[in-house]
Amino acid sequence: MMEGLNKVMLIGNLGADPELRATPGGKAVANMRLATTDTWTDKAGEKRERTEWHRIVVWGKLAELCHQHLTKGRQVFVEGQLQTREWTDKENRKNFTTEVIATQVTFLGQRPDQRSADPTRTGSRGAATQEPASDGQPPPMDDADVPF
Amino acid sequence: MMEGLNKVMLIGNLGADPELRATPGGKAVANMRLATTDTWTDKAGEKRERTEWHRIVVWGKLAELCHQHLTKGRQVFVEGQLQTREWTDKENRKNFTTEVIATQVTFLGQRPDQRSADPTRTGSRGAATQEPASDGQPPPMDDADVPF
Amino acid sequence: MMEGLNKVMLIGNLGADPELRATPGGKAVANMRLATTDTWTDKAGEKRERTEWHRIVVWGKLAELCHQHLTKGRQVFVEGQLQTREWTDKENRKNFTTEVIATQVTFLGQRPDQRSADPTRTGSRGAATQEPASDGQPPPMDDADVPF
Amino acid sequence: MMEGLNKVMLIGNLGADPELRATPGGKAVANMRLATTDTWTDKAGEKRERTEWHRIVVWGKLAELCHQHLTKGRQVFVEGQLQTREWTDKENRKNFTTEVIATQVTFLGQRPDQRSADPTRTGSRGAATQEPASDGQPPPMDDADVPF
DNA sequence: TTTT
DNA sequence: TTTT
Repeated sequence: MMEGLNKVMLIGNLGADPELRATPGGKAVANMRLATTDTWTDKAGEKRERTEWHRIVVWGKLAELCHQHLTKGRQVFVEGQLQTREWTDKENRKNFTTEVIATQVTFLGQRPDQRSADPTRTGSRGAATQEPASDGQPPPMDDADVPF
Repeated sequence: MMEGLNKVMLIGNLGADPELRATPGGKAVANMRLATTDTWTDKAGEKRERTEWHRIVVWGKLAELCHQHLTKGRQVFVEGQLQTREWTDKENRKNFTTEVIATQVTFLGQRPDQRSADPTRTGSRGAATQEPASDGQPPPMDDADVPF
Repeated sequence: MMEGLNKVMLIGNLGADPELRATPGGKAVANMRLATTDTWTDKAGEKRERTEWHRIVVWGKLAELCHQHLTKGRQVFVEGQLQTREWTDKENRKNFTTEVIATQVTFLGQRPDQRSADPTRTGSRGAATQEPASDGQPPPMDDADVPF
Repeated sequence: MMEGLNKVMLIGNLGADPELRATPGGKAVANMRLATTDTWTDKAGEKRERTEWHRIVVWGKLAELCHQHLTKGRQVFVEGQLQTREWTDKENRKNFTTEVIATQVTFLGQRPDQRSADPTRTGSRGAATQEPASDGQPPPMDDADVPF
């Protein structure tokens, strides 16, 4: 019996191809950037639009499936939960990053285009790094973050 | 017809009484901290528990209702959408804070205890401030953030 | 402040073009049949699949938009609430039909095919009927069902 | 990767204590009736209220937990999926009943009152029956309905 | 900083 | 048949 509810549901488009890594302990993890667009008519009758960008984290077999089948621009449905990580940047300052840990990813719309055979596009890296975050980006997740 | 979906649903307990402010333009806005607790049994058969803290923002009449009826510890259901704000701290560094903009708040469980007549507990402050954020806290929202 | 939560979220494909009618009082209402498909691997390692059919009801301007833009086979996201109607059939027996009253409909995937200029495909019928249900179908909704 | 989405989320009160049975094959299954109440202000400014009743089905260990801890009147959150069953009544007529197959049930609010020691209140019945439905009620689920 |  |  769960104690609470922490549920996120998103439909949007990927801002880039998923990035697949492995934790030092060997768990697959994929990161995706997802844009959701909200459109409405304001009081002045003007059409308005706002895009929100979300950081999606996918673990395990689902991460591999996302890397195999999803590409930039693809429309997806994501179900998951919110998680905020604290990390320390190069200036030794605390930063907080909120991510959606996905438990379900559904590919929407048409079959994806065939994956290009781009040799620079690699999946699980041989050496997933945990070096201090640079340029204001949150560091990759590691085995302490594995949720299972 | 909406273009995407950006939906959050939470059930948890308030970490503190809601804080009610007014934007310079006079819009009521309440901030609440909500804890959702996840419990599960890990592979070793151990009971595990994780608490996640969420920043909830409520606008308008709903903000006032939350301030009137909700107190620290109260269990609530929140429905809303994710929004990430960028802000600049005292050292002129960019920070990002993700919040849940609530569209529905449901009071769960028993009626709240009678509100204490604590004279220090005030609602809409006479002077909502917009000074640069201090001590790593995101600044209050202002009229540019009003979603209606 | 809402008292409870009654929320349905579906992603599936339309089994037929939406049917648009008007209530006797002139409100637009569209009916759609939506299939959601669930796939999983059973204990024996077999791929299993189950399709569930849902009755979707859409009111007002959204009903007209659905009729204009959606066609059989189209993938959609539906958000709404459950409602069970009681109706009496020709043998004077009570029947119950559960429908999803949609508050949001999102068109997923590719732009719809151009609507065929089929002259038999008509929208709001001149004469929306309320005659007793025949052949086991629930009767059309009427103005008593208008939710606004 | 799921093909679609079929999600229901409800917050309401139980109309009666959960009824626990076992299928002929020995699976625990609980049935609950849940009321969700919707309140709104209509165009004339009148307070309006509508209550919707839902049929909840819970399987396995979660069914047993619900039977142990939930009683009439208790407020709960239910997450699950819609399923419509077809069944034949005594007059050999087809009937359809839509149920919510719960995957999560959260007990909301205060701890439940201590369970009364009513000796007539029994849990899993020694003999779960499958006789043809009487008085317009859908028949109990059986092993063909077990979702796992 | 909540709650069980 | 629940609850506020």
